[in-house]
Amino acid sequence: MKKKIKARSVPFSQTRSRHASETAEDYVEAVMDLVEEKGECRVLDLARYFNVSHVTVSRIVKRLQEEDLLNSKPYKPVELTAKGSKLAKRVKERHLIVLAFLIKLGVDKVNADIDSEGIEHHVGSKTLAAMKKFLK
Amino acid sequence: MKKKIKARSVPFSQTRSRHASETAEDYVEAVMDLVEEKGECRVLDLARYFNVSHVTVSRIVKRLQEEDLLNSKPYKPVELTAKGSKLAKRVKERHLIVLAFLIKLGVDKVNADIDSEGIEHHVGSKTLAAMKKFLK
DNA sequence: ATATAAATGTAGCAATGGCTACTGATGATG
DNA sequence: CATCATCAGTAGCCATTGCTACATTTATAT
Repeated sequence: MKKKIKARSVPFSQTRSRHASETAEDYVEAVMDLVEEKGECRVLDLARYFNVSHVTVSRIVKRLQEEDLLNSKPYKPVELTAKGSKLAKRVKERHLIVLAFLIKLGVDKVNADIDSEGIEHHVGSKTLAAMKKFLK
Repeated sequence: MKKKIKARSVPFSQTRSRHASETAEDYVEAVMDLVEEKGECRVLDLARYFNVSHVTVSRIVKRLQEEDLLNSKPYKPVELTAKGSKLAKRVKERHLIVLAFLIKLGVDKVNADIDSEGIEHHVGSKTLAAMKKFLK
């Protein structure tokens, strides 16, 4: 007796591109935060923020530049494009909702901070709406 | 005025290994499910389940074998080791809690299914406990 | 102005997870 | 038992995200 294997709702064939999108979301959000905090965002600021080498950052910045999310000229600060800024705002808002949600759920600040950063990328619009409703 | 950049609580230097761990969790859970469903779990069952080629599966199975999570001899079914089984049970339980949580929160089944699979990997013990409490 | 420090860039390697194309094993069926 | 379909392995390619080591640019300080 052979049963048909049910494929996952979110095909894993997209794993790599999904990871790349998560990286993009993390970076635009970080750039927005860092610009707000410090006035500008340098490659090394991002490297410290993400705890990776500046090499990793500059390669990713290059890619996100090709995706029209970031702007940066050699040895200059990293900036958000209009598209990047729009994405960053969406991501930041979602992040804050998830964070507030976890806290309201009873999770301590430290763990809410940690988990919200991982969870945020996987919260679809329906789940986000449910979290918002819960917050009210 | 230079401010210190606060490093993330979950260092991103671990991004790659974190992804690898998520893969491990997904695979042991899938093997457990497929064995339960069909009596045995073949490479192709996993390929269909994850919507990837059998090549990708067999490479990952090989790695997880080296990590003592899976057992498999060439052209034979994939099985969980004791360690893999233990992990699978933990992961499955967490997954079910997250799923039930989202549904109780008001998310429809389809979206709860999708989001729970992404979210589960990022739910720490504190958040999981909060979800359990909410379910009661 | 020049030396030095700090910030970026480049070269080149590894691990992970995608793929196609091809090869080899296993198991059913006539 | 021979054939054929299915299943699994291998070779070899690409993209992403890590890294170290080294080169280059920019900023600072004497």
